Amino acid sequence: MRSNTAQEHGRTDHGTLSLAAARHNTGVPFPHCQDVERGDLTPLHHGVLAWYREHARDLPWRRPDASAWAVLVSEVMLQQTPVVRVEPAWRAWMERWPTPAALAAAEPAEVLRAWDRLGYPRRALRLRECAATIAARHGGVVPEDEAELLALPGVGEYTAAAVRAFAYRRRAVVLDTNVRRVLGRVADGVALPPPSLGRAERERAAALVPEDAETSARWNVAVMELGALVCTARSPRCPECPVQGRCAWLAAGHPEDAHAGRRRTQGWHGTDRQARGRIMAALRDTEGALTQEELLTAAAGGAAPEALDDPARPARALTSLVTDGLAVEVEGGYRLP
DNA sequence: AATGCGGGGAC
DNA sequence: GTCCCAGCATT
Repeated sequence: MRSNTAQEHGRTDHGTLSLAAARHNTGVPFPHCQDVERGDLTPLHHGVLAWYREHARDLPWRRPDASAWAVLVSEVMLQQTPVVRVEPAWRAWMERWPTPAALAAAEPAEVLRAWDRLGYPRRALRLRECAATIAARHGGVVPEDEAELLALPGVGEYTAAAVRAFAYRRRAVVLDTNVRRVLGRVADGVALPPPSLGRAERERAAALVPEDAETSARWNVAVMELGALVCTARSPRCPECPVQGRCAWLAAGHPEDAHAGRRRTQGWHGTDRQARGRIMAALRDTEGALTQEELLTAAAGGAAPEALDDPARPARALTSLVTDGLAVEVEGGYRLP
């Protein structure tokens, strides 16, 4: 398990920063004082960090006793699923499978049932594969190395950085949708970041991450939290923002999103994804197997598949679930793997 | 760079 | 109805 949670390392971002210290980040300005600031912190950093100390949510995976595995599980669940829906599922999950070895030994069907309606159930299978890899190749310890993290199923650039920062308190560039939005507004003066994450944006974010490892970890989570609670996508609460005085977007008068017309909105009703979701829900609620006819009817929302605008959709959804390993064909029908 | 992939809640 | 959410894998 992880021993370096260091949540209580704290206070490195507290207090006032002397200008002399700010200009000399190579030395130790006040070696006798533990509360002394690192030299690379700007008023922007102080504002966000102080705000976080006051307003951070008490989320279970942020507690100092949370294991690296607990952090990794939370990050995978939070990939496109809001915090309020993840929290209860995460608690039940961690109680049932506290370690990678425990999850690796679980039946995929039970994993998918526990995943319930978090969405994108392929993540549940990947997380189980991830657990198996950690158990088999990393001695049951979540790796700290970036390349090793990226090699894990379901772990991409964001999740690898998040585990390194939040579980291992390493300096990492955590760039999720919240951080991108906050930095885009404060620094670039745009309502929302561009659809794709580019090199320039990544380097700009990296330049803002404090040098000190523990402070960098707090900065990452603080900016993320600010984006989640104040600098929200829909109705930002600028009067409550600790850096409203230095926000380029606010100063410019909240200009509209330049990419507004270009963003594609993913439909839901009458889509393959809705049909897949209905099949998965039916399979989760069934111990054994369901017949193909029952599943195709479920995929059509209880109607006859032929009555749909796209009669092939139910069968296409079922086939794709089998391809993804989320359903398996057995005698007389299909069931969870 | 563009797509597909769940599901629910806010507006 | 639309939009958004601690993204990833694949093309």
